[in-house]
Amino acid sequence: MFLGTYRHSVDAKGRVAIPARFREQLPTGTVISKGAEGCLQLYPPQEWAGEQGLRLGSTTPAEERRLARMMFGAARECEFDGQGRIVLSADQRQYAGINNVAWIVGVNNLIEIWNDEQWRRIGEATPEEYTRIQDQVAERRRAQRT
Amino acid sequence: MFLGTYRHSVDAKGRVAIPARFREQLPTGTVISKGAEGCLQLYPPQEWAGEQGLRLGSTTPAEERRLARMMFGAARECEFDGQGRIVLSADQRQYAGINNVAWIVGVNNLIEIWNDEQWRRIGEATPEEYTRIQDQVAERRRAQRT
DNA sequence: CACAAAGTGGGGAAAAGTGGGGAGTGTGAG
DNA sequence: CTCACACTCCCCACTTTTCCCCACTTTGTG
Repeated sequence: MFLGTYRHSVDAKGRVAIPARFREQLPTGTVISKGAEGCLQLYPPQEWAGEQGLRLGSTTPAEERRLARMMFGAARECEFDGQGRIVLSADQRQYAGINNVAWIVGVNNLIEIWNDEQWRRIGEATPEEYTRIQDQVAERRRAQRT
Repeated sequence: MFLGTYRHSVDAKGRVAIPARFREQLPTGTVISKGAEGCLQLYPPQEWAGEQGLRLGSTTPAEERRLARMMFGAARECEFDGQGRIVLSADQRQYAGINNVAWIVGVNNLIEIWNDEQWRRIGEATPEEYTRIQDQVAERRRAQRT
C-alpha cells in the first residue's frame, strides 16, 4: 500500500529518487508508463500483470492497437541505481511536463509522478471541493450497482 | 516483454540498430514482416508461431488468403550484424516510408518499426487524447464482459 | 547533539549507436 | 570466358549515451 506525497528534485540527467518507503515495496519488474491526466504511473509487477492482456496479433482491433502502442511504447521497466533513483526518459518528462521538480504520490495500489503545477491543482483541494467529489463518486457507485 | 520507444537512424545501406534491451530478448528465428497502419513488425519465434494458424488450403476464405500472402510473402528472418543491426530491404523501407530515421517501439509481445511522421501521430498523444483512448478501451472491454 | 538514513550532484568507465572502408560473392555485359 | 559493376556482409573506428560509483548535503531519530 502506497501512501503520502513527496516533493523530490529531478537532476539534469532526468533522475528522481523514489521515496524509501515506496522503494521497499517495489520488487524488480516494476514498470513506469504514462497515465491519465498527464501524470506518470509506477506499476508494481502484480498491478502491471493486469495490463498485459493487451497483445498485438493479426486479429487485434484498431482501437486496441492504438492503445497498446501508446501504452507499451511509453513504458519502461524501472531500474534503480545505487541511490534508489530511476531515470525519467526525455519523452516521459515532456509528457508529464516535469523539469526540476517532481511530486511523487502514493495512490493505494500504485505510485504517480506529477509536475509542480498540476499537482497543486489536484492536491490542494478545498474542503468544499473534497466533499463534493466524494459525494459524486458515491452517487456514481450507487447508480452502477443497480 | 518489449517496452519503450527508441529513435534510431537508418544509414545509406538501410541498416538500423535494434535497441540492446530488445536484442537480448530476441533469439535467432525472429521474423520481420509488414504490419497494420504501415509499420514493420518483428516477431520473436514464439509469437510468430502464433500466426501460423493462418494457412492456405482449399477451405481458406478469400480474405485470409490475401492476408496470408501479404504477411508471409513480406516476411524475412532477421539477421543481426556484429553491431546488433538489421538490414531493411528497399521494399520494406518503401512500405513503411522510412528514410533516415526509424522509431523502434516495444509493444508488449512484439516490436514495431515506424517512420518519423507516422509515429509522431500515434505516439505523441496529448494527455487528453491518451486519457480518452484509455477510457474508451476500458469501456469496450467492460461491455464485452457482460 | 550525534549518528544514521535519505536525498542530491557530478565525474568517469563502459556500453550502445553510427558511419564508412574493403573483402567476398554473384550477376550481367562485352 | 573474362571483366566490370553492384550488392552484401564483416570489420574497424569514432561519437554519444548510459550507468555505476563516490562524495556531499539534508533530514530525521535516539
